[in-house]
Amino acid sequence: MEDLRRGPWTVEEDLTLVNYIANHGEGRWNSLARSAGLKRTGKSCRLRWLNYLRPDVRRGNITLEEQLMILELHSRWGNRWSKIAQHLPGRTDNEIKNYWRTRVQKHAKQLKCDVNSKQFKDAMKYLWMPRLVERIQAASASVSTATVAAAAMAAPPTMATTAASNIGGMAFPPALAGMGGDFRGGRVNVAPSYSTPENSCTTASSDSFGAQVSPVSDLTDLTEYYPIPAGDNPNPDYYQPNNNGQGCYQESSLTSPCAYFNNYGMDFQACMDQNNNQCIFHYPRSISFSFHLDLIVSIVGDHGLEANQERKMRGLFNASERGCALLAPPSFYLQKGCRAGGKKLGEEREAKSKAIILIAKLFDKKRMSMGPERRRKKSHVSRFAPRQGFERQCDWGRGVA
DNA sequence: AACGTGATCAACCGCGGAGGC
DNA sequence: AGCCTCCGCGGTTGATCACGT
Repeated sequence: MEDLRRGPWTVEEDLTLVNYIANHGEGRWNSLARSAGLKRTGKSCRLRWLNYLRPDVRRGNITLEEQLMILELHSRWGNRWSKIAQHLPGRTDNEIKNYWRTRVQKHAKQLKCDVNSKQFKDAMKYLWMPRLVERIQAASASVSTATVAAAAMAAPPTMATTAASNIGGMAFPPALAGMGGDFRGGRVNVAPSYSTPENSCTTASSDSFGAQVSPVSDLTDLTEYYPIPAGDNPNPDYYQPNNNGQGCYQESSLTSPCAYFNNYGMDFQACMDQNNNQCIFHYPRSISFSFHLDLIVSIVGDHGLEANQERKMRGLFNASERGCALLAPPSFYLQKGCRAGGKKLGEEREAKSKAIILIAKLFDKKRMSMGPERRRKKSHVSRFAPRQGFERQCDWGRGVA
């Protein structure tokens, strides 16, 4: 028992678990942990797999539709996180629970309401959820034609035609319709301040409440850098670069779950610096190292990526003189159904995976050699902020190292 | 640059149900 | 019926990060 490991999982443990499950399937966690040679409890393996490593885990921030769904389902079922999670494909009970505790409970606290109080539930029902509906509709309207959008916005609420009773696959409770504001259709009418005789939450205006309680989905921030979501990958973090017929992205579309390996510092960005023949790796939080291209090429070559090294390098790192890209973590390539490459998969992808693992380890080793103090000091730039030397982090067309 | 504080989320824990013996 | 193991759930913790001062 004293051999059992605890705490954060290492990359090696992740790979062991992923590979074992790929070969033997999941379930029977205690024996799985033993058979796989993992010094973890079955519980720990199960948790790691279900909440993190499972291929269909949906990462990224909770979308507006999902927020709405969570609020609705929680009002129905309470803290039945796993039951709620069943209705949010790819989301784990842990994630939903965290969302509830960090976001929802925070605002209940701000409003000096108990999260289970009628006041707060009413606030959710009549302010927050309608506000979410409004924003979802606004977002969808923005992608329709300007003419249609303008017409929709010009229509008075009662004239709006598209009922929002089914948003994100969720049937809206009839009780919300016409209570506290008509949120059906493109407009929302809510009282300018939330005040009812039986509650004390009188300080939050509808606007401020909505703005505070339901922050804009951070996916919009991500899409600034990762313009096109991978169509058939369930994980929205797996974005493909612009496939607009330009740059190096014709050849390879290695994609990245950008927050996947944050815990281990393995989520990095690579860019070819053609001036001095360096392959630059950018650590997610502004740490960057340069490895000489020859070193990288030799690693790649050791794993069967032959010939035309530069071309292979661009395929591997999805980088060129015209831009840069994030890499997927090794396990991404190892998992069944990943979208690496897009054209030539199979052995080449396997080779890429192995090379990436080695490079990632090399990279992390170098990072760890910095010592904790320096690592910490280098960790003050936003994860998605543009790096020095790039006009924008992932400006595929123009970013030049 | 240093520090404090709040937010986030992966991972842990305890509990209880299910099933086998 | 009692005991044990496994599994899953919900609650909680603690490390890390972002951000403000």
